[in-house]
Amino acid sequence: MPELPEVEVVKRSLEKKIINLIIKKVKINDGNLRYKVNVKEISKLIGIKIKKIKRKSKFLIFEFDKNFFMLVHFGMTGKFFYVDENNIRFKTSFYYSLKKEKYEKHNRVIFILQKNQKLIFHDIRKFGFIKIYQSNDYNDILHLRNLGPEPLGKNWSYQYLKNYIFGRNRNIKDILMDQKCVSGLGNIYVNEILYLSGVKPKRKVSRLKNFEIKKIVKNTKIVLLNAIKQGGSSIKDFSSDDGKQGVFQQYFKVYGRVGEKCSNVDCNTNITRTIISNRASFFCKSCQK
DNA sequence: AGGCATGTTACAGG
DNA sequence: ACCTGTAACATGCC
Repeated sequence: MPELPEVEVVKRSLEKKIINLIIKKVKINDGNLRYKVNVKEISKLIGIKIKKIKRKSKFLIFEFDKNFFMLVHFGMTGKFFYVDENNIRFKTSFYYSLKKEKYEKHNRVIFILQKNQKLIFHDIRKFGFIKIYQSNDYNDILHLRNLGPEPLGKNWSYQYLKNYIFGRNRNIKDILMDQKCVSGLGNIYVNEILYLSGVKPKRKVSRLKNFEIKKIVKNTKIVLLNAIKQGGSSIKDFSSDDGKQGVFQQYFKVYGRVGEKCSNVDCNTNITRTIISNRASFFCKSCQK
């Protein structure tokens, strides 16, 4: 599911429901995720309270008492379901219309909370992971240590990007996808950002003009904020914890739109699809330089 | 049957 | 040690 907007949507939804609840039990149906779920570590969460949920780039961090925290990454198809007996919204969602066995098949880890509420980690492709730590310093964590600035924070700025690309010779798409440069973007949003900025994905960063660097930074923030507002993008897999899907995909200008007419009214070119670094890239040959 | 998919990282080579 | 590009991971859908 998961670029920054989708993770943020899940975070906002979950924190309304599970803060201050105690974990009663953890059931592992299939712990062979990206990293094998450590049964002993995850069992330490039993009996303690979820204090806070944070998002860092595409990661969710669940904070508990005693400095325990749980780091979650959704990979490509990971998601949470929150259910209790009265969860009308989930029962009217797309997932509930599927055969029960079908969506339950990929329930990998189930956290049973107070009053029989459940938080279910569901992941078809198993590229996601759950790890438990006990620390008060996120810089101890390999996955968080090398992350670049949050794209919605003030450290993601024209001056920062200009400095970052100095002396580098990669294309702008790869740079924006690189979590060490800026953390939280993925293939969908990078395609959209570059279209809005009028820059071809293959452009070498050494050849970017200052005004283009400025546009890229600004459009990053615009695209992400709009996507969050729309509940994220649901291509096929994403839904929030209540099964609700986002609608931002309706507003995609280029992603998945190969062969469709460029949305710029003055342009008659069709959107091109090409592969860059093993990932599909979409752009307008005329509007992006 | 084969190609494709919202992500990360181990590895090889410069 | 840093920079870059490629392949692999697991599963389902067209």
